[in-house]
Amino acid sequence: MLLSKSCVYGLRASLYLAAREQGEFIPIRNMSDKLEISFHFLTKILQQLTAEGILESFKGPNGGVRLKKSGTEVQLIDIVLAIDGPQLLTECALGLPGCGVKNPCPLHDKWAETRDAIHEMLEKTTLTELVHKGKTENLRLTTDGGFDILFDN
Amino acid sequence: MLLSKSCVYGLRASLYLAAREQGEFIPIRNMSDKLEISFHFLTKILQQLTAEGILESFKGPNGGVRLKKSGTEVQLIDIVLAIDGPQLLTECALGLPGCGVKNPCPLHDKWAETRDAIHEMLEKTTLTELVHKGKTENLRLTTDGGFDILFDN
DNA sequence: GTATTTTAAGATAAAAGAGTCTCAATAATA
DNA sequence: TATTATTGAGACTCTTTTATCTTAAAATAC
Ligand code: SF4
Ligand code: SF4
Repeated sequence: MLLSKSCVYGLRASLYLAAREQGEFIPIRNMSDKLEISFHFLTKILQQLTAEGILESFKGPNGGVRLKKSGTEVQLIDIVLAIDGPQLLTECALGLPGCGVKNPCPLHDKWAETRDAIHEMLEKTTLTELVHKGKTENLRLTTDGGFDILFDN
Repeated sequence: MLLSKSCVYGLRASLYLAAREQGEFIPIRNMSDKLEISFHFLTKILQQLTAEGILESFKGPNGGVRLKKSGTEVQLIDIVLAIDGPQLLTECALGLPGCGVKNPCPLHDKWAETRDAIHEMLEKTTLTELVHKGKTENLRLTTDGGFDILFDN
């Protein structure tokens, strides 16, 4: 799998937050309910994003988490790096230790191209962009629900 | 990680076999020594490739495994599918159940492009091609050794 | 036919990933 | 101040992946 489960959950939650962006703190419990992700597990993942400065959190009643910057400024790669680390972009197909351009394996050239394609996609895509697409086309962030269901209250 | 460890080992072993291709059976023990992979673990992986018809095996003295077809006819995708299955090419970024074109998530269009790039790379690359590149440029299949070291005896 | 070399198959163990549970810390509110 | 709502942090469990170990089956050679 390209991304870990934690990373996928982090992405989905970030999209959720970007879609609600009014500066309000959203309780993690709301998100875990709506996105059908275990509350405690999601909490841990969002703690990582908070630690990395992608989210900010607030404790107590009316607390929750929100994006620290505008969704237009958050690229998917930011979330992937925060949760899964850089392995996806540094390791590769044959996964030999200490590999890279100076000491490559036979797959390196081809793999490097593919890897760059992944990197570019993650780097050029912002949360806001996906949220806009999701809202106009009523796409889904969860098994059943489209954007309309997720945000109807 | 894109590919499982098993899959990476399977790829490396297949490249090794393609590089020696003279129709001879190569004992798995040789490969596990040369490629620095646990013998028993590699054995299991190669059993999968044998079951999928990519390799053929022969028991007893002078036994071992070899490619069933010529290395020019084996694409990387064959090995990936045999070991990791089709998930890489069917699942995706947000990993929602039952997803696809008819019921996509907001990432689908972008992800589909990237996924196709991966697919195409794996589908268009043959073992022989990589072996040729590895031999002419003395690239490596293992931590230290280039092709020259691997096959000097 | 017996010993030897090899793959096949399955049980077991260790490590990593995914998920759950408990309790502490913080903030609001009554 | 006591209660409640919330995130933070850590211990714990479950599952999957990775790796090892043991025994069986097949083929060869003597
Ligand atoms: S040389 Fe390149 S493709 Fe090969 S293992 Fe290293 S990074 Fe991956
Ligand atoms: S809709 Fe496409 S990108 Fe989204 S989860 Fe499904 S296959 Fe992946």
